[in-house]
Amino acid sequence: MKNSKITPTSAELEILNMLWEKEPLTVKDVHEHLTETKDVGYTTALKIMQNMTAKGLLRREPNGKNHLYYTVYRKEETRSTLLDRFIDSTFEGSATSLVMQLLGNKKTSKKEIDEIRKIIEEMEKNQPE
Amino acid sequence: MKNSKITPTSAELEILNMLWEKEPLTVKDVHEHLTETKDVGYTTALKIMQNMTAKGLLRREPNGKNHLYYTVYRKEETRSTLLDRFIDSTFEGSATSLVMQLLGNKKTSKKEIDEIRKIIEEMEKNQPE
DNA sequence: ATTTTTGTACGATAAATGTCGTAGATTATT
DNA sequence: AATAATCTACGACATTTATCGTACAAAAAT
Repeated sequence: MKNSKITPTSAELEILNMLWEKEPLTVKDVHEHLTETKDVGYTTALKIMQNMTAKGLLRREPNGKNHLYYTVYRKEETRSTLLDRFIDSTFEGSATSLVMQLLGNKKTSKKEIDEIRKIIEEMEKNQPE
Repeated sequence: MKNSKITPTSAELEILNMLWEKEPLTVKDVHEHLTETKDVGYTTALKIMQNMTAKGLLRREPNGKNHLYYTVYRKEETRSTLLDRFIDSTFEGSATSLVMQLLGNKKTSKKEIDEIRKIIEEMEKNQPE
């Protein structure tokens, strides 16, 4: 059950997504990114990142006056864990239901539906049995 | 923004899933279902359902001594809202990323992957352009 | 008509989250 | 060296969630 610890909240995920994109980052970096889209104080960002470090989602290293923050779990691993959990809670464990919902969802663009089809087609080519 | 109110927690979703299956239900019904899988007190189930009613996720009607509980939002509507939110927070808004993750996920069974392919194939037949 | 059972209401509690303010330390500036 | 700027640490606080215990009301059983 190594992954049972991965339980970021949505605020935490926002920070994780930044870090996966370009780690390591300082609190200042993260705070600057965050303020582009919402109004949040520096100490709030700091606190969230401290919480995340305490939970084991991040690790940090001293860097002169400040710290550099690194993720602990890889993106795919984290997303996989969260996806499983989401399917269990929201779709009663059925990935198929999720996909049906997704394809029927008006907010999923036609372009995306096409992309998804292509992915599936590719997969079929690569493992035809 | 009619749907911005739909924010059930996972405990609440478990109850919603029961209700969508067979509504209306009493607190007792729900409690009995819940105790099949976990150890939870009657008043806990009651309180969660009261919270849900206060939030507008459920509505209830007197039924002699007890109450009958009904869902307010349909299953598809709720799941759609939650799926959108999940894609935004966990997959940075990309449904395609989600599907790729899903199909690459070891915990998604081959049987399910096959089912998903069939769904996509059906969709292609029905709207070939 | 008491008593027991059953259900609801209400309040308490503990943990987690997101939000800051303030204080202290370290670095940079003058 | 004194002052200003920058970060971190720490604690406070409100909100939400999940969890019950207890008390009360109504119905059922004796």
